[in-house]
Amino acid sequence: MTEPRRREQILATAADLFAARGFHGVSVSDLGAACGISGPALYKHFPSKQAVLAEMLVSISERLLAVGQERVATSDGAADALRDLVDWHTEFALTHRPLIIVQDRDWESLPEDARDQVRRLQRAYISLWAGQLRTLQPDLDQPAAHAAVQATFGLLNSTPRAGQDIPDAPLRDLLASMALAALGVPAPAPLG
Amino acid sequence: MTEPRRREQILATAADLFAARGFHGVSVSDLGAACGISGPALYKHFPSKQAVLAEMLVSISERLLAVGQERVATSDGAADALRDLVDWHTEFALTHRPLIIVQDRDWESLPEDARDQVRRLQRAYISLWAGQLRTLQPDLDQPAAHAAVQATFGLLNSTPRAGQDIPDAPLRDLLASMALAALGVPAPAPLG
DNA sequence: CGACGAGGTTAATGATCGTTAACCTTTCTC
DNA sequence: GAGAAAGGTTAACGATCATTAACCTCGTCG
Repeated sequence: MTEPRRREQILATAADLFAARGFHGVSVSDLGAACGISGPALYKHFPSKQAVLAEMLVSISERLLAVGQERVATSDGAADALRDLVDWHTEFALTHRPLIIVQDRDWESLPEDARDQVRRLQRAYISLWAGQLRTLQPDLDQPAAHAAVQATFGLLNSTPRAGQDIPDAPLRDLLASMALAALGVPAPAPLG
Repeated sequence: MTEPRRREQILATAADLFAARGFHGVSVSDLGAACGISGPALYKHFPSKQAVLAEMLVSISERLLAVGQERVATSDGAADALRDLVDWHTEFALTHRPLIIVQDRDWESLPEDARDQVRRLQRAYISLWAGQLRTLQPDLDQPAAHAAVQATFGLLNSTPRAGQDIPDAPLRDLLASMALAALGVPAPAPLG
């Protein structure tokens, strides 16, 4: 029976190593050693080194989109949807810093089919945000809305790479409020 | 006599290629071929492949800082300084998209001394922004101000990677206004 | 004219890397 | 208890890459 633990260990270790040194900066031997096994044993769990990266990036793209769609569905109006999306993305980025770094930096090292898949998922995720943004600000055309959303991702995704000198909770609040200000989302209405 | 043209051609070509495929994704042979020469001829102009990257990243870090300091010196108050800084950084990022991509992505492929130098320059540049931000918003402590500035860089640096579907002028305005909103900088006072 | 240096060339070197081969244990199953 | 399969191991292969060596060809200058 295939033990799923090793696979998950490999994926988690690879996320850390790829984030620290880049996909091309980590050899199969390095990755194996960091998992307590050595080199070619990885091929008992993944067909190639690229496949490790592909599974990593596809799964997080799927998750970002799926939870995002759920948040939008359960929200109350466009402004509220964008607040929920910002909260979700901020929390994810801070909880999974290595994944964010790898997705930003090493996405071009994917095999072509996985790259297309990730691109499709990311476009859908951007469109999810952009749709809400355009109902809030109808003067934005669609390319501008997409660019604004991508810029917001840049803001939110920037701090995993830095932000070591400030605890997570205030950092999350800072990033979320900056993102909402950048998007022009008004402060939440008080209760009642 | 040493012709400086080849050096500059190599640097410019390297910026494009590194941006498109990553530092490790471009071989010395590729880079030479794109310059009309072949492979080892590069070593007549640079001592190593890393040295090409180092000269590229150090010089842009120096330029960002130098012009930034100049803009702050000739500005009128913190809000005005931040508006000038945002304008400068936005224009630079849009005019030199490949350099921004390489600086974001391939920073860790630098040799150690160049990496330290770039780090120092970037820290000074961030502090330049953070100082102005803290006089505008004294409730921010220094780590939070640094994080806010870094997040703003993430916003401004994000769109070189995307933003192909929107012309430069509106993109610049969009990014600049989003950055100012994220930083909490008020709209410029009208004349008189 | 002669030599020299700048800027090319191709061939060779040594290291590293992803991947495969061949083989060995342990464990679960019929 | 035979045997297959899961999950390791080490050794080897082939490709690629950065870098060096050895050599050539000019324009320049003394």
